[in-house]
Amino acid sequence: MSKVKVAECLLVQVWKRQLVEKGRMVTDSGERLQVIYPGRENKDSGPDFIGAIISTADGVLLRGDVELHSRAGDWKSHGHNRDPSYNDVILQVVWDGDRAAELQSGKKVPTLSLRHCLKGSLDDVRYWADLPMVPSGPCYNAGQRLGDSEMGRLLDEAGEERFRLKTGHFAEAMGKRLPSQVLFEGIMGALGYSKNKEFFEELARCLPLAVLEGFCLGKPPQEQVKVLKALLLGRAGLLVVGGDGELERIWSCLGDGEAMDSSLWRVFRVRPENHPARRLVGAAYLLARFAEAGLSERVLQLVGQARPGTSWLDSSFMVSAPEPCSGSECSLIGQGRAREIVINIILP
DNA sequence: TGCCTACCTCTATCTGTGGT
DNA sequence: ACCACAGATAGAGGTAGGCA
Repeated sequence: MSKVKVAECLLVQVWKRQLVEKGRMVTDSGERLQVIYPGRENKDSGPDFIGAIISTADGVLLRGDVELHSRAGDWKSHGHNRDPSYNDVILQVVWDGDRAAELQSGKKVPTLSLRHCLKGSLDDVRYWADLPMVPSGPCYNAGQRLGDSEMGRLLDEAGEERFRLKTGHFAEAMGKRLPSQVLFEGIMGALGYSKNKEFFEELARCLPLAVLEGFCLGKPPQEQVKVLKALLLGRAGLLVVGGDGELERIWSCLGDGEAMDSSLWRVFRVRPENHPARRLVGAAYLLARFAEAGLSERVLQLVGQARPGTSWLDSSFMVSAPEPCSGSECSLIGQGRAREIVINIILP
């Protein structure tokens, strides 16, 4: 029989919609499986489905990730056997093949071939997989159902509710920590973008604002920037990426505590301009700018000088690179990011 | 026939720029 | 001031060709 090639995107649909004969799901090692939950589809780096729940023949529940491939050999050719982010995989699902997948941790996980357990023919499955999934949720078709004015009112309400939630979150945090520290953690979180937000916040907790401001006391601005860069990059474990010999010397003199594991930082699909090391340098310039008056005091002053719009505040949080990169000037913190900081952190 | 490699395309997120 | 869009990025997927 000639081999049929099946694209991975079709396998994703088959797995997501579970277009399989439940009783015929048997792995390469002969174990019968039952899928309780196929997992959440992941379009980022890492396994294709996150948080799947699978029951084995003897009723044991396995929770973990699922990786899909056209061929069993793709596991190795894609380098997943060397990538620790695949260590939570509990099952490899392929169209054809019966080779177990070896994780970076050394553990082996079973492989399930969909070819032997498809619900109907391949053509049937292709037809079902092409059908749009029925959208659900309260937002589906809302624009048509509600009309422009009602939609506008709802969006205004949602925006105000979002603002109130943020305000409440900051107020609660300020009950436990100093307002200036809460502000610092918020700004750092915003500089981490969606992918490194929690690591930036953790860094802000490891290196509290009071400690950083203490190191800046009595130093000229340029010296403050150097010290802040060394401390932030050193603690983040990113000195090699963004620093130089002088910064390493400062970090070895002033830094106490262990540096974070540099492999924790997520850089998948992150442009070089958005690399955590670059944003930490931006944070160093920003903190040095506010160091003399104190971060929270200076921010309160700025907000007190309120004028309509937010652009007058944006510029206070923008940081230009001291030297042009790639022949053209680029920012360490651009207008877009500065505006996010103002809207999501400063104003609430 | 199966495996490996190289090359091309696709994708999601963010910045910068130009138009309104 | 705001919005839309182009451009940049790099891992993953798709495909073709070579080799045993």
